[in-house]
Amino acid sequence: MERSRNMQEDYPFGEIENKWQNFWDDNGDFVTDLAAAENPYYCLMMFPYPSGKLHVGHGRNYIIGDAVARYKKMQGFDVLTPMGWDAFGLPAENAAIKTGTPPAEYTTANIATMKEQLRAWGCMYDWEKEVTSCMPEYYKWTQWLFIQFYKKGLAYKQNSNVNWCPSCATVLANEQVVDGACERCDSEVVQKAMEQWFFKITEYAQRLLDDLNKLDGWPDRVKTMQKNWIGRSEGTEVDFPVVPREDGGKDQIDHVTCYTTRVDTIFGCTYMALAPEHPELKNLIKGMPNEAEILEFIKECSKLTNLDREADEVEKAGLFTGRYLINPYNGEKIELWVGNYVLMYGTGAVMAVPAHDTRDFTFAKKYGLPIKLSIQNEENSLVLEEMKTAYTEDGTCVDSGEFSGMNNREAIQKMTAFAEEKGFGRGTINFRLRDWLISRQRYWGAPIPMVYCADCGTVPVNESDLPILLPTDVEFKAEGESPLKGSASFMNCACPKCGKPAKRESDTMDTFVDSSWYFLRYLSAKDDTQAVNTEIANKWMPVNQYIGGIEHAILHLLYARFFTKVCKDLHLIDFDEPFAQLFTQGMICKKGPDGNLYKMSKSKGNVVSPEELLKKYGADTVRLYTLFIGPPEKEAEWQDSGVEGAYRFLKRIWRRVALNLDLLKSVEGKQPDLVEMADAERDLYRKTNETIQQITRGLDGAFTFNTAIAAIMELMNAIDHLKIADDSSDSAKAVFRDAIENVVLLISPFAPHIAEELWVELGHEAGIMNADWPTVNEEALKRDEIEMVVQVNGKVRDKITVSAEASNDEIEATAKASEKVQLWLEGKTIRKVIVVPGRLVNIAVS
RNA sequence: GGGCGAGUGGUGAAAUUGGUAGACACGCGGGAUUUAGGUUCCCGUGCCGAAAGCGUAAGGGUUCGAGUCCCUUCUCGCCCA
Repeated sequence: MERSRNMQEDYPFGEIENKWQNFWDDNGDFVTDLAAAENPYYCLMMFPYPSGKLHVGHGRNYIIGDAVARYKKMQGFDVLTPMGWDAFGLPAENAAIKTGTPPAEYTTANIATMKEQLRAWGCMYDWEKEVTSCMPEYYKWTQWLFIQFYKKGLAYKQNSNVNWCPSCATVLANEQVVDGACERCDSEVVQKAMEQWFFKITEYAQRLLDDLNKLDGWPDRVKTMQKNWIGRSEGTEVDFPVVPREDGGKDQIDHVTCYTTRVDTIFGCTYMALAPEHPELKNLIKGMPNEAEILEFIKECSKLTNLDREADEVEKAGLFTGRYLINPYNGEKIELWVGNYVLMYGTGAVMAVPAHDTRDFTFAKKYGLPIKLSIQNEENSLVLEEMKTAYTEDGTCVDSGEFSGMNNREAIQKMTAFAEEKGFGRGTINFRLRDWLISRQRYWGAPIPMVYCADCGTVPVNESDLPILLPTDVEFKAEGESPLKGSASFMNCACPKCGKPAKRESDTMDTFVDSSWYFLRYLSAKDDTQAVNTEIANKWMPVNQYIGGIEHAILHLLYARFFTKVCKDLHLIDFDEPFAQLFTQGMICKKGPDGNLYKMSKSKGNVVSPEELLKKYGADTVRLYTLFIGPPEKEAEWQDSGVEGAYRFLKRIWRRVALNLDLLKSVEGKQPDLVEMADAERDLYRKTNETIQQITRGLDGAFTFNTAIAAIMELMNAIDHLKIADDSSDSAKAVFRDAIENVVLLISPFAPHIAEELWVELGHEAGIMNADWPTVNEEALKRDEIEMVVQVNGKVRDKITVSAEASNDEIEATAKASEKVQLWLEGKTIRKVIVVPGRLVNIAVS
């Protein structure tokens, strides 16, 4: 084949990638005019923590996002793709402790590196909207929002038992404790009593639950996880009167309240168990014979985490307190116990029904406590003496006074109403969700803008004094006190109310606070007069497409939803859900040195750095492989050999254009004409349009990048099938050119650099992202003849070709006429013939 | 223990949602080009075979027809306990 003089045959990825990245920057193709945009599309990727360097596993998020942004841009949307940095956090501070590098310096350097990496990947952003959560311009407004929360009563300080990570030397939110260990460093989390700041997320629990129903564009998996996390349960609180002490001593309370979701079983209640931390426990046992023993037991329990205590492996243990209560439903006297399996959530007391609760059953058997049946199953076959486990299913109430014979679900309603009427109980709704603990005893976070004054108490900083800047005269040490406490310049201030000397709050905010509203700040990134520009936010939000890792299904996404709702209530915005569509991509894994598959991470020693790959194959290859590796929502295993395949394919496209450039140019402007086409040309033309249709459908519904790329590969195979040469007809050349142009357009969101270069080589204006996404020519899809499969008893026996307009009868006749089919029909009786037009004929014989 | 999801060639995976299982790619085998290696280009590649047959974790069911729907069992993953 002839080689074109002005285009080299080898795919010069390095050269063209550099060239087009500069072009996109210079042209400002990704800078969006928020006010002027008519057709807004907000494409958001979770902003990264600037940890140092990105590996190819991280890349998946940005590559998917960039592909979506470019695709939507070609469809005519005004696409906003901002990027920023979740820049507060422990690693920077730990680095400071280790090396002495100030966190700000460390963070800035990492940001520069990662920004360069993103650019080298061809991921382009509207950097004019960049936000960095550790910069005063940003955290000023994080602090401002804190004050608004405080004024609304949504931020409060309380002494409570908190999760403490000894290694990170800070408290953790419930959400940051995974299997009893610190999410970040895996150290065992211990309980510690401290004064802490909380956000009252529980006040929004019901709305956070209800509005999940609005999120049609979210994966069910994530919605289920959030639902479970919020954990709404309806139940009943029942007051059990305390039987007075035999010694005539006085108690401070006359009843113990417990919470249950199964009040229908209360006639089977044979004892009550209190949590070791129950606030009244110590009073109730004062002076009792085994007081010392119980106090020792309480001490032992406090060493265990809540998780240990709930786990099946830990032996259920408890002690009788010597005290008794009265079951208000039947007047029975029951024993009061303390049990290690009872947690100080809610009332911290559980009524124990051994017959109908697994844990109570085990406990009762162990300590020889009585068991009473109060629910009977449908077959009426439950016999107490024969029960090996608790019966926890539904059934009919028995031995339950006036409620006997009632369906147990109905009894829950009736018995709750009864308690309310008599005044010893009430229906309540409980949530598993706890308030969000946001205090951190660390330096590298947004200072909580509060002041403690001897006269005025706890006072918020004046908004005009924001931001409260992080001091630089601090010493970084890994101890349980905020480094801020050591900075006199920071700690000493004047009370905002009375002006007298006062002390600042030394805690900083959980970094999840920063990331709970960054998507709003992108929309007014440079506005130093307000946190959120209401008009712009209402125009651009909710985010059309949010893309990030599944690991944020609960934490970040729940907090962001909470913040959005509060911002709405503060009249900053008009919407109450931040993300219309959510896509959670799977993690990239790779075999570690031990041969096992792990998610790519430094600690497992299985990271693949992009630098080498970019040098060897270029960004387009890495992008194409990342998208081709498998369904994007699933985990995928990185295989170096797969990269070769992507590279080979791009080289092939390049060569097809380079070797045929003159031929392609000779028909520039000539549209393919169905009338002129020979059969082979028509086949390719149809394939081109089928490919457009398939890819467009795929990208609109889900993110089926892997099959989209496979479809482009198929189209390339079809292109090569039409052996084009200089002496081919103009019609053939036009079809060829049309197919090639569509390959270039279709691949441009995935491999934008090569697409830009080839687009220009084909004679178009630079800037393929501003070209129109191809549309389908319906005429091209039509077929004169269709190939159909003929089955006999469900087994494929032959293929027939029939006219596209053929009737079912004609198809059936053609099928029966097939020689191969007749061999299988011989000597048989045809029972039934099924014709599925366009697909197959199935002849059932016997 | 409960909930959800998954299990398809040597490998990553497709399958218009009940209609030709294995598209596309990796790997592998064969051939051509090349001094050679690499590149590139053809051809082959689920299993067993001469054919018939068998094949989507295992077993059963519905159907003309099941990877897809239903039931039972096993394994793995995630979330909640």
